[in-house]
Amino acid sequence: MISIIIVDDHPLVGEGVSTMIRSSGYHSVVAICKNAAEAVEQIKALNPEVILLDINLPDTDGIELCSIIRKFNKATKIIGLTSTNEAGIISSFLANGGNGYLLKNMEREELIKAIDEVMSGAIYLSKAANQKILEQFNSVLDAVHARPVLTRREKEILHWLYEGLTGPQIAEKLFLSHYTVETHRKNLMQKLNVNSTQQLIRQALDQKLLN
Amino acid sequence: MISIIIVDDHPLVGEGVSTMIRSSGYHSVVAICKNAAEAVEQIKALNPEVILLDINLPDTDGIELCSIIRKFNKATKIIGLTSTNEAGIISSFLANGGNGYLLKNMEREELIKAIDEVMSGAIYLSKAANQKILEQFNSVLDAVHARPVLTRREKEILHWLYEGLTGPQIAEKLFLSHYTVETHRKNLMQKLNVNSTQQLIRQALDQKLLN
DNA sequence: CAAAAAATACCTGAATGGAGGTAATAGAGA
DNA sequence: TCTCTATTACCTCCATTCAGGTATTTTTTG
Repeated sequence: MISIIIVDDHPLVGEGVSTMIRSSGYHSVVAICKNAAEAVEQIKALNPEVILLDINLPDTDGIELCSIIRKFNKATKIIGLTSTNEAGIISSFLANGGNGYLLKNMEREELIKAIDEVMSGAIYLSKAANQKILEQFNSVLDAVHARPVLTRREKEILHWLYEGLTGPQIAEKLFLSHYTVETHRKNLMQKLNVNSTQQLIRQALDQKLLN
Repeated sequence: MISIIIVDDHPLVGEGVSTMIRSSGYHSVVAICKNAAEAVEQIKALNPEVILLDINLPDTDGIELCSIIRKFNKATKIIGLTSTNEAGIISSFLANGGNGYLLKNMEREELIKAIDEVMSGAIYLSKAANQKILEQFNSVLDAVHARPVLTRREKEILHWLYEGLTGPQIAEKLFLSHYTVETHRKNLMQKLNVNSTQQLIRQALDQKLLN
């Protein structure tokens, strides 16, 4: 009998998940919490073996809560739950101590399997989460393929912008007029289709244009 | 009968794994490759359902090979194998299209389970790999201790700066005076010891302060 | 060689950023 | 209760950025 706490602010979801688990016969839901504060309290009091944690909570987000739980409890397995399937969230959830990740449109079998998996010490990511990670991988490939061709000088300017130099500082370093530097910056922004230096750096990093 | 290709330069390991799989009865090893070139060739020719991929190969490393395979084959499930258990390798292996990760000192049951898991569409990480990720999490916590503590509002401002919004845009979004936003920005720059927004973003990324 | 691409330089005006402050209010914790 | 921190807000001055241009000189390439 594995003891489980569910953390979700929607009663419907909490009850639904709880019913799924109970019907399996050999797991027991010991509490359903509606927010982070309540969850921390119940977890400390009941010390469950597994926590099913909604990522979108009213007070704190689930990733933060996961990190908070890990500060006082390293043994309990934490499985994230969301309706939307965001690749960025999945990885940061795992980085903050999560053991598994499920979408709310899961089947009962998948939920039970995920619980068994994390209890055995492995990490479980749902099929859909897996799919998302592959999509992310593909979009990286596409981005590399579609990336703009920068001239030598543009790469140089971009590099120094990345290093945090201002236009005039770069001009001085490269023995150019600051007007020239601004022209290159302007062209860079046009090529990467952004309208500020911040976004330019971000895009450049995303598209791996820096060296 | 699931078709499997093993890629490993050590005959002993290749044969050992192969025996483990065959003994399960319902999986079939269709090829054992000793290097990346051979592997690519065999995968294209035999189109296996699962690839067991040694991360330490003589010619290319397994992560690179995984990425190469994904360029022409998105369906085949790829499970990484290593003797050493490096957290950084695990995450970059997954980011490059891997579906699972095992240590070579695994039990036969775990190998079979991992194959079943990835075939069903999930990602499987071994207990030890999981353990490693938790360790990495702990070291992140330690790093958190050493790096500056940002308030909730500061994190929020930092996030939108990272997204490329200007001071006034953030002010509008958060229903604040632009003066307030600039104050937070100023405090952030002081905490991270920099003197421009560019450098602020860089430092924040380096120190993993962005969520 | 001729055309295209890259690099250079210049200008203006409006918006934004950065350094230097000051200060009131709300909330948490000792 | 009192102190400390977080959050909010305000101000000035000057530097920098960004969006519009235009235009000349090199370099590359078909």
